[in-house]
Amino acid sequence: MTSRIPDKATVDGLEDRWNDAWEASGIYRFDESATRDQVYSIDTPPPTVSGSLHVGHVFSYTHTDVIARYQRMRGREVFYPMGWDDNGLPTERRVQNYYGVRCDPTLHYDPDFTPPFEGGDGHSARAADQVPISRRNFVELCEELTDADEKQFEALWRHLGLSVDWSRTYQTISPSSQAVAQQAFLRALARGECYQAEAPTLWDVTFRTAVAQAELEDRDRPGAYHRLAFAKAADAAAASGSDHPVHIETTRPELLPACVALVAHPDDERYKPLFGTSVVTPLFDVEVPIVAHHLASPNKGSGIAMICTFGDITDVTWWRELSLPTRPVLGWDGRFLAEAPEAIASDGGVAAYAELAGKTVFSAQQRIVEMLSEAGVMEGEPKPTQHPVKFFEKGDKPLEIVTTRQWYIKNGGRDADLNADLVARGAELRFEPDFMRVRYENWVKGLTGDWLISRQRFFGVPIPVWYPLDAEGNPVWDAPIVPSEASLPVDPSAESAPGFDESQRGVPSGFIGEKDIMDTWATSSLTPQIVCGWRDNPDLFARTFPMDLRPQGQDIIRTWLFSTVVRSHAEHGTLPWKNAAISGWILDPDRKKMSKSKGNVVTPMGLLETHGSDAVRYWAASARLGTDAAFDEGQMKVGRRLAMKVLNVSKFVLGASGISTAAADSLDAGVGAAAHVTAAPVTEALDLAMLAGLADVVAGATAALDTYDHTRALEVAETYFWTFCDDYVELVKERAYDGAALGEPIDPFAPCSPAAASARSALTQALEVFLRLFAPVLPFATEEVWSWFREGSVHRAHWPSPVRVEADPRVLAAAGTALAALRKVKSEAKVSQRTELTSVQLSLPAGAVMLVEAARSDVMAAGRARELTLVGADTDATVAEAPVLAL
RNA sequence: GGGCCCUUAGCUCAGUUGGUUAGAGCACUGCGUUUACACCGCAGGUGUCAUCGGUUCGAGUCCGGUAGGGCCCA
Repeated sequence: MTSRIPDKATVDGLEDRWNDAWEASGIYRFDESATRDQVYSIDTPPPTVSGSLHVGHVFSYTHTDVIARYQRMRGREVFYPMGWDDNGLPTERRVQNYYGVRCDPTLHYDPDFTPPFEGGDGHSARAADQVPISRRNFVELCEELTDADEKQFEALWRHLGLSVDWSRTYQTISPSSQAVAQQAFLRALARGECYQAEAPTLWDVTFRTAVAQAELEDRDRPGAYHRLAFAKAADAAAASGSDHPVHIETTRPELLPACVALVAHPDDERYKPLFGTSVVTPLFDVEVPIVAHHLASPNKGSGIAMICTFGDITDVTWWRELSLPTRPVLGWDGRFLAEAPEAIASDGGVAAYAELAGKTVFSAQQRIVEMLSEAGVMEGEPKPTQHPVKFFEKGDKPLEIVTTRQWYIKNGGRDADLNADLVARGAELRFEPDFMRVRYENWVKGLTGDWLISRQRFFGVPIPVWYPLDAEGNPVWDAPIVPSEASLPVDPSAESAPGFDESQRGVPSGFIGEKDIMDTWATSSLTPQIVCGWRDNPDLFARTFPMDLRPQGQDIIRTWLFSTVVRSHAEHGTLPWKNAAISGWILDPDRKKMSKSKGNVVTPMGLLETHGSDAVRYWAASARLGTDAAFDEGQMKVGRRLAMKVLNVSKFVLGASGISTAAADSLDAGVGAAAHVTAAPVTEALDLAMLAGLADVVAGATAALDTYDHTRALEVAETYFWTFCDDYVELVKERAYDGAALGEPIDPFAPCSPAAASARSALTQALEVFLRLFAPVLPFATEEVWSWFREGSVHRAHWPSPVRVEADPRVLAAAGTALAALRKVKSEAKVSQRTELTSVQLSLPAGAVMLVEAARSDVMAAGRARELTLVGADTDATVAEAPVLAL
């Protein structure tokens, strides 16, 4: 009974209490009967569960939740699911380290398998120490660990107060997500947007998988130029009138056996006579032509370079455009192939290659440099240099290029029309902030190839096709067998192709299943389709798609945002959402991006427990979208103080208005008292001024939130709230008490003076408005107070609308200034603020006199002045003249 | 090499279409146990708006250059 409004307010412990209550009442559950125009749907980023959540996640997810809560209070039915990205390589790595295992798809399933250990601390166990297990065992461990991780993530998000509909969580690896990913793949295949090709592919030798353009990053690596001499063939000697060798400089001498040509710029006078003639590779004795191409750089090294199969992507360009042969030397494991390319035929060449076979790139380079030196065909010492090398963003070794059969989705990288369409889609999307749009445009316009989606990995969505085998048992790659949509999801490595049975797997005239899985992004690019029920709930889909909001980080505009646009454009001919809200980074005090590798991350749960969720949310909400923010615990303390202030001033308002007295009996009584109190007319000038000012604040905050400017909305509300607490409440306190003695409970229904009734009504009305204004940012403190005297949840209450009040809001500001002047006198005299002033003369700007006059009695009461004289003066500072202090 | 963003008080940041004397919070100092709040209140000082030049009656704001920081792409 009496515990409804605590004697001593605290923000501690509100999280658990209200999360339990919200779960029980289901206030965040989506109403599937809402029509599309009533719905606000949010495509929440599914965090990678194999990673850990950090402060940056708390930051950006809070931004989304503030938007969700605001839209909900505006009366929109908010569709706000949460997903987990458990699909893909990061999970595989975590499982390998956590359990000390690795996947070997040639092994059979062991139903009794127990991993060698659990809880590896993330240090990468050496591959040799990892126990090989079957794919099915491996996938089971992946599922087990992600389940546990997802529970922790959900607990953190709930503690933070995300108003997610927790009955709608999804996993990117779940059967239904797999079915969506496979169905979208099959439809793209049928439309011709999806195809397979045998092509040079960027290849990570550690993970033994292909990687896509979006997953690349350049890293500067030390290397060295090796100057090699190529002897001229007879035609070259004749054409140049000299038999001096041709020198090239290369950072990759180990690829010499893969050399197919030398190339120089067509305008390069030094080499013009040699175009069309031949030279012979040192050590390997292979005759290769000298060709011309504009991408050869005359300023680099000697101006002539060797083209290999394949040293970098320029080699691929030359190979393609100049129709050069292929001489692959590197295998999928990053080691030199056992067999030399056919072109190497001489005894010396074959012997030289044998020295390299089986070696890694690193040791092959060491060996070949020795051999080149011994043969006297390397001039001088290698010249050290620093050069950009392409890496898989999650990889530790430079990417190699190998020729493999892979699946691609058309994304405008090879098709100017599609590219233009996707640029146009980007232009339709509202980016918040707008300048983030250029990241999209730069990326789309800079694409150089289609989207490679196949991965040679294990934990992911299988590519849903099989291939027939011809009479000799060779796969017919270009006649893939596809499943029916109804049968999805399928796993072609475990299920037979339609029209075949398992006995025909791998035998001539039978079939084989595609082994590859899809890249993670090929599934997460479909989150709108997954959450909105594209495949299995057309009714829901019609009510939620295209979605309203995609919140995300700026780093994945080129991946997640773009690929989602690609899929939606292809499948639906629309954007997947109307707005994209891009959050910034969290920077540590050294202005560096916070990241795990730098060891400067703080665990989110610890932060929430230390400061309270409302406080941490306040910090996050204080930063605008798109702007990097400092990790600032000071700002969290400010938020905590604000939440405390909300609790305390509410206690005052409810106490002074008598609502507390009634609420002690029952919530219903409190609700009734509140209705009675606020029904009283607001008549006093100061009260009307406060409400008029509040109406302006409501209008300002609403306008700001409508343009995704939650920072401004918070600032506007917060500033006025402090004015309310520090000035207004102090000014009306005496009047509101209406002579009640210290500690005397106020009866809200007892007769009181109209002036007191006006104050109580205004205080209570304002409190309700402030609670609603703060609810999106401080969901726990505001809900706590709401529960003291209102039914239901503040989070389902209507967002306030500005109530037109015929009053001059400047009265409050002027009265506050006058009060500050009186306080200053006492502060400077070093006496208590309760000290009475017998008579005060206050100088004010002429225009302010009338305003203060309107609140004269309140100013006198709050300042404890027995007599007050207001004087208009030129000085705009308000100064107390001749104050007389009485003890 | 191309692009985007940033530089305002010791710190973190506002500053709207150019318009009086550039603001807030934190931190700091002093005072004050006032019937909501000591997780508190009141009062107080704080600036070469990175820099150079231009447009303008007037520039933190618009334009150009330079320096520094961050990020994306090659």
